[in-house]
Amino acid sequence: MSTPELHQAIAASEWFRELPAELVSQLAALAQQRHLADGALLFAKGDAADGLYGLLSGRVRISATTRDGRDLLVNLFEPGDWFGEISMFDGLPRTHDARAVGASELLLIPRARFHALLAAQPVLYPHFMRMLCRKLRRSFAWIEYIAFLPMSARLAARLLELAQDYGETQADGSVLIALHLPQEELGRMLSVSRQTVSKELNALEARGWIRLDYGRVLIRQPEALEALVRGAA
Amino acid sequence: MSTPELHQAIAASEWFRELPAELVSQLAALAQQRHLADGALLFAKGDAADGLYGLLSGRVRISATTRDGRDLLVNLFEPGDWFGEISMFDGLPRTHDARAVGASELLLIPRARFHALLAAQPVLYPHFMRMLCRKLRRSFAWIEYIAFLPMSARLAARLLELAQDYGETQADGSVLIALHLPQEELGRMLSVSRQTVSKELNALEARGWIRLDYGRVLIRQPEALEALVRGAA
DNA sequence: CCGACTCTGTCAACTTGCCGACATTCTTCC
DNA sequence: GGAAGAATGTCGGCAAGTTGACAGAGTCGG
Repeated sequence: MSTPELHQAIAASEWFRELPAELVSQLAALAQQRHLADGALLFAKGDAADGLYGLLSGRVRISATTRDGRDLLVNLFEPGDWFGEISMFDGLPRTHDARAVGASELLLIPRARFHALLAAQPVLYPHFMRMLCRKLRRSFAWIEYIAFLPMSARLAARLLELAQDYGETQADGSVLIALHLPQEELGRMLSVSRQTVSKELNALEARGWIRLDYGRVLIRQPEALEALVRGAA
Repeated sequence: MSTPELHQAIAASEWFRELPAELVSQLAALAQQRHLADGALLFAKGDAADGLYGLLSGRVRISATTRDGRDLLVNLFEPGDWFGEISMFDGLPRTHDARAVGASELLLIPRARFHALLAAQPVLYPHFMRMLCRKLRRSFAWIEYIAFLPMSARLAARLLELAQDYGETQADGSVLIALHLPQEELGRMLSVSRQTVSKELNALEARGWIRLDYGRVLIRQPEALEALVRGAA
């Protein structure tokens, strides 16, 4: 990828779009390009951190795994997303596993270079601070959902989040979650069995709030789901 | 409290002990002192942020609450702890409720002053970054515990954390958790009913791994608890 | 030292969600 | 178009934890 294309890709990302062109250029100059085949492991929990990653194409799946094979789907990154910053800032090992879903192109800003840039441009700090805070707030919300909400409301909340992040509005106003999203995978996001997800999704469809379509979910009445999350049975 | 005492209190805190005396003095100069009566609400989730708080004496209880009165005990701060930084960095409302447990003395570094100091001393940034990262890692660990561990292991994990944070080693090598810690309160940390906590604590005591003593817990065999957390039945 | 209050142990009935099993149904790829 | 594989629907038995109730034990302030 040529330098102007790189610049463009970084400037378009959610993380860096507010930065002055000058800084974006400096970032672009630091980046190395990497390719990952479908299913390839980018890093595992406990690995030493090599740098900050940005996704150009494909998808990266962030998850936690137990020795006995169960796993928790924490995040699914899209092109334009950056990740891996936590280990960059505290110097400690990776917090999760990262694996490519589909062939993927990534940018890597190596650790040492990134720190040099930060030292030279402390303007970047408040920027990254806000990113960390956002992740923290998301974690807190997640914990509260688990602590307070029954499974059905947690599912509704997750569907709304997915619609937010990956939604494509249809002609009739409903929102399609543009992901290959088997119920098994939804279960891994919520720490719930496939069977339970299936039952609950069908209940939601029966009420006309969503529509199911083999590995796809279409949100028809987000207000109804929001009400469910807020606790109105 | 006199200025040198303030300086001393800040320099002794876990957050700021690594800072050069120069910076500690600047922080001390910014701080206002506040008093809270037992049970008083310092701030509530959703409040606009007034500043960064440091605890001099007493205790502050951080929790999330539902409309119907259930609550989740997120954190218990001790003298020397600082908190409330998330809203300082992203400018968004408070994430949790904060309430005094026992009469408490606090330091408040007001928002505007704090930002002025940060702008003048960007050296502080990496410092606070590490704090945020630590909170994030704790949140992740918590989420994983909930997702993967049965209630008994989660209880064991929490007891070990409490021993870490509030433990006092006894003559015989066991560790007393120096908190008034009714089982109800433990339940609120784990989102589990008092009855379940009671049953499980008794099971742990029966195995000789802990000792119960009215609102107190004594850890006798931390290794056994660690094994329980790691999944060895 | 006593009464009020807090904390704890225990039970039974109930609910939620898990797990294994099995039958369908849909998609994909030759 | 026909496997083969992936995804889904559904059931019954089971395990974990909840809720409500009640009794007993411990603590603390007057």
